[in-house]
Amino acid sequence: MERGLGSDSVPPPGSFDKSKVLDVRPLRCLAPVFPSPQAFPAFYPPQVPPFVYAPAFGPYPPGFTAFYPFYAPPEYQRPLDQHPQTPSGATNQAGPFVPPYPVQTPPAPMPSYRTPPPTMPPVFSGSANGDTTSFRKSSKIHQVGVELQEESETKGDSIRSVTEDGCSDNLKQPAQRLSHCNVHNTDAEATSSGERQNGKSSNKRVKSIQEVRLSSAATVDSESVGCIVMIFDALRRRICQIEDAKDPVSGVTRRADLKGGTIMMNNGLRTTLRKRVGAVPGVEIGDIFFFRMEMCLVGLHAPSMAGIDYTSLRFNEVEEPVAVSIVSSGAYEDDMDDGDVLIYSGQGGNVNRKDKQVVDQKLERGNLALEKSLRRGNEVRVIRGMKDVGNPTGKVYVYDGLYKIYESWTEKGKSGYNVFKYKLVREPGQVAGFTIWKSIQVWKEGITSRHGLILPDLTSGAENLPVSLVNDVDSEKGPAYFSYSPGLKYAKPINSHEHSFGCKCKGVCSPGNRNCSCIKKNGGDLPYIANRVLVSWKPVIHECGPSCPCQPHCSNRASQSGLKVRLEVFKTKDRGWGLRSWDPIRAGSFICEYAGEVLENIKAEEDNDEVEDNDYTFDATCTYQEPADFTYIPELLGEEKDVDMNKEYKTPLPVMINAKNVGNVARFMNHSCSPNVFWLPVLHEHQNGSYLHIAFYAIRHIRPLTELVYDYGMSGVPHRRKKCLCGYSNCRGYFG
DNA sequence: GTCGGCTCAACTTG
DNA sequence: CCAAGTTGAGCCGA
Repeated sequence: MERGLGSDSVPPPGSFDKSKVLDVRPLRCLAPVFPSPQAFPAFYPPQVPPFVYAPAFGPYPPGFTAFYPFYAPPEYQRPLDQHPQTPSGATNQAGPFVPPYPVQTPPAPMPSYRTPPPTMPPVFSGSANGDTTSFRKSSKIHQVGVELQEESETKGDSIRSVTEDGCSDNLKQPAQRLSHCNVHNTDAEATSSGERQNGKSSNKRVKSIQEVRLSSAATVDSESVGCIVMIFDALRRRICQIEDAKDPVSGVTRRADLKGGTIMMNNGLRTTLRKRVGAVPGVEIGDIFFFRMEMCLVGLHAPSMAGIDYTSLRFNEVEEPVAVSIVSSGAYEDDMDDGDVLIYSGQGGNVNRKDKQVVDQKLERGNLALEKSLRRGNEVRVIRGMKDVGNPTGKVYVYDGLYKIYESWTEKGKSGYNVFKYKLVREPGQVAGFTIWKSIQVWKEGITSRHGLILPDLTSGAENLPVSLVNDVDSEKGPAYFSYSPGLKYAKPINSHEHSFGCKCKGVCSPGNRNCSCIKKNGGDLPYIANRVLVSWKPVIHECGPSCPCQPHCSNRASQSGLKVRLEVFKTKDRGWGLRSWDPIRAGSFICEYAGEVLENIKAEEDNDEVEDNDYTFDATCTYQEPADFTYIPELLGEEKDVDMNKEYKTPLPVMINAKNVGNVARFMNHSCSPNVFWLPVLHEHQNGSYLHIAFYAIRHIRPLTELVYDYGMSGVPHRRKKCLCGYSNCRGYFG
């Protein structure tokens, strides 16, 4: 056990070997067979139907009748004066513990229209109080996914490819790689004839009842949405990388998010163009976004800056704006919210003054739309914005589901000017969204509030952040005994056939430095951008090593600075122990490395079944592949690249790492055929050779409390394979 | 009525 | 703290 523990390959400057004993009962870990429910394991839990549209229950002001698509028979309309309290029966109340998603139990029935079979009349499947029988079938009630036609779809130069059944058409060239995604195509022909009855185009942004289109199939699903977000972020990372290299010190703002967003839009890489009232197909409650542009691309919230998204509707010859979504960023001075109730401030009034009211707000634009939505009773999507823990300068946005507006008023803000206020209440019966974040915040403030907590920090301080050990499913008190070590233990560097030399950079390796040998080895680009985010996939990463004079905070040492997200080892329902994060994780983020003891005599170990079968051996001698959609599409930037997604790679140095006795959090990561994490070999440069490490990165944005899983790959040794029960359509059936 | 062009607001970002 | 920068709404005139 002591073998190889003598010297750490990379003495992380300023750190010391704090590896200490984890004192928990020695219980055998389960074999890692990990069924996963669907293609996007926990990023998109399956509980919420992709199309949900709940009707308005009024109130309707005099002179107005219920209007489509907010129609509900009068007997089901809520009386005007009946303002509900915060729904007490909601499943997402804040408390000491909120079940992490994916939530296993289906939510209470929502007042929703569910997609009926094509030839069947639509069925109203639920009601606000969960009574599934209280609504009768009505030919006037249409199915879910009702889409409100937008002006751009009738404009000649606009993107349109949605056919009558809601399907997207062919993909434009750069998007062809995304064969599994539904995106919009700028080159597509005009919409189907049904959209232009009598040769009339719709009025600008004003939707008549006739123009409301039915969508019979949920063709934009969570996979498409996830795909678009991944493509966007990969593009954004690449633009960051390019801009970093151009002029890393100039104060020029770069806004790679906007540049990437523009390219996405110009190439039709978005899931929808339409504004919708209610849920957006493919976007699930709890989904996270790191840029406003991401929400724009998936149709969740169109404005790139404004907090209120709205659209015009026409009925009974009256045109009215209604709000469809809001972003609550807490930026307005008077905002405050509590659980399922949100007090939202109107927009405007802060002309040229950030966060300060300087004039009265006016009842126009978004404010007017919110006012109308109050009268109409339509649902408004709410997105909660907050600081991103992993990136203090950035923000993270969480889609918190559907709310309704119950009150509005004006009041004098702290600056003495009138501000519109809107009281929004979360619709009951939706899966937990923002409340999970609140729970996590409570846990961070007092770890003992975490239900099922066994150990506050199983690393005993060996990591810069604690890693808690939690079991809230059964009585098992912990995984088998092991010693916690944050890093890989090498006795000496492994010699490769080629000599390796570190760089000579002082301070940090500058992205634009063409003379940095470490950057050269990476193909001319620093592989990371800010916050230790990997830009694109590579067969191997060359990081600065012990012989490089650059500082520990050099960007090219991303995998050497320990944990940056708050992790938790937890007992899964049926897959032994697993790993997940309390914090959201951006795509490309370095998560952790695979620590353990390096097995020096690979040949001997390969014949040693005991070593390989202990479930804790990382076999870096097997082949690995590029994960789909992680790397940007080069054509979008006019770059050429030979993309051979199926090519199999081997690590430059054959290494096996045994983490049975000594290891870190990575030993708890389970297998999935549809992973959210991938690994890469990382070489730390040294004069006499290299140290090879295995580093894990996020494939896509990962919501809090989502299990982190990677593809164990195939060892090529049939008798050592284990059956995989993940259940994905692309499941290989076994792994290991 | 439709379209194109222009201006402007906006709970962004770094 | 501030300015670069984008989308989409709104308006106007052809």
